[in-house]
Amino acid sequence: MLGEDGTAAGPADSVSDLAAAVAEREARQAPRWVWAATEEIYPGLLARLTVRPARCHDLKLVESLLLAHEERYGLPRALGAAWARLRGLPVPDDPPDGGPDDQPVLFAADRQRLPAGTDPLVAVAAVHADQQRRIALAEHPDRMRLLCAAESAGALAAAEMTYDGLPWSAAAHDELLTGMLGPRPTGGGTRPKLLGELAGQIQEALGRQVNPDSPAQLLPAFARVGVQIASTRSYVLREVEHPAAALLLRYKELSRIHSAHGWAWREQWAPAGRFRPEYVVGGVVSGRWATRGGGALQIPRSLRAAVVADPEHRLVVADAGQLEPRVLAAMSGDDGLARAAAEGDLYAALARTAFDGDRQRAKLGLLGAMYGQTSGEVRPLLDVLHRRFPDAMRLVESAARTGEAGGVVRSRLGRTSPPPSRDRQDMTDGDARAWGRFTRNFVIQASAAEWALAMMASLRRRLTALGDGGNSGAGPRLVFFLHDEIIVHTPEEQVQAVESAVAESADEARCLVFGRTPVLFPLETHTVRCYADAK
DNA sequence: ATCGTTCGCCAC
DNA sequence: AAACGTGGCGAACGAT
Repeated sequence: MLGEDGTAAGPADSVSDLAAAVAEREARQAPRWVWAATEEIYPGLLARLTVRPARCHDLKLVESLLLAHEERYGLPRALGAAWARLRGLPVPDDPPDGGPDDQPVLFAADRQRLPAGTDPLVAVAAVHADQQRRIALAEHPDRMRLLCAAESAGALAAAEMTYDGLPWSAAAHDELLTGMLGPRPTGGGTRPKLLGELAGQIQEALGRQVNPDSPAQLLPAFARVGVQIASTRSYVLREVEHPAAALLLRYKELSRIHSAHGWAWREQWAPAGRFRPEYVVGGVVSGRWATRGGGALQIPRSLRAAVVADPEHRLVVADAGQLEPRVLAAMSGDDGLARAAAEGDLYAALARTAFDGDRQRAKLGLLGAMYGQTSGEVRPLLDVLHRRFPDAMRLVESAARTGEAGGVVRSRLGRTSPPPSRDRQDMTDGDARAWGRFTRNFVIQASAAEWALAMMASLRRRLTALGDGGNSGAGPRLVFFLHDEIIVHTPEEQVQAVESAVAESADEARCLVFGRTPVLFPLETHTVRCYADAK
């Protein structure tokens, strides 16, 4: 047990029944559990717990945030490394990242890289105290404290989502696959019927044997029938008149479904009615989550029909519309943009005031400003934005200039961009501009990720209150998270409570991350049996 | 055989 | 039209 200042508030307890001890402490004092790394400790713990912890402090994730903030990006961040830096010992490298099956649980302690003979409890307490001290030294300590709490809460939610899984109907998936590809091939390695037929038709149209998966074979084959193309990318093929092009486009579409999300995929990643990707918290420099396995960042829209709620359950699907431009409006304090962002459809409002009602141009222009686009069509739109929304444009332009000059930028809560991998002197102008586009986008994308993280942490707490508070299967569960979208799987009688919790979480995140702002962060919520119906 | 890179597509 | 940011991943392909 640690006091507010991070020092030990009592002697260490030794417990024989961990689940009972966690449940008892959660009920009595709602502690913030401090541990070396959620991803290594919590997944194994989850199955044994009756009550899920409300809060934690993940030393490894926080170390990462602090090192970047202190412009020491990239130093080892495991507990052992932080401890060694504190004590002036040789700093061990981090173990390579890997999945949970990468190392047996038995050796989990070794992954902290603590020097032999070090008492882990002493190291945890000391590193935690040091991190508290460093948080207080941050540019905005309160924001940094919030970021560390949100990142740690995200780590709890990530492990729980992998544990609970996204409901995935094998029957619905089969129906989709069979409709698109034909019956499942029985022999190993054989193509589904429709793919084989398409491959044959492509060969016929080109008049020779080609592997439709090989651009190197396709380009000369197309040339032989008089079609000169620079690549076999789909946007190139769409402009080609030759019948082989349409067949190849169809082949590519179906082949991708088969190889990336077909029957073999399901056996590996969604074998028992649940899709369980592994989320990598802080896996993207911008603070977005990455995933390992199963391609969870890219479930094709055409397969969403396979995500089906259990009997007497519903999916509450909520997605934050136009999140990034709203973040830009809130961060920059630009009056005009904030007025547009106070409406439900930001782009429409923007179009009304600055683009003669042309919503598409308003959207293109604003996205171009946030991504650093400069080419043709968008150029005049940027000029309009500069004139009408000078404060917003100054924010993104200043972030770009900082990056071009080799500097670092920070998100709203203080997540800090990595330094460029090369010294400014060694960068070409093209490199510098590319890095400027990265830092320009970083401030927006990273701040949007913070809003999403805060929203999810708030929702997780509210959902716990709706359930029995325990770790049984009952009650609403977060089951999916993707950048600006969440899915809650809930018993149908709790749908209304979940919908309210979602709306309250969005508003709480707005207040926590951006304080007083007229900018709205609406969540569009659809309650459905099947993900495909959430549109 | 195994590894790393490139192409190309999917998602936000 | 493809010089606009962040990712994951599978097949082909070239290097070892």
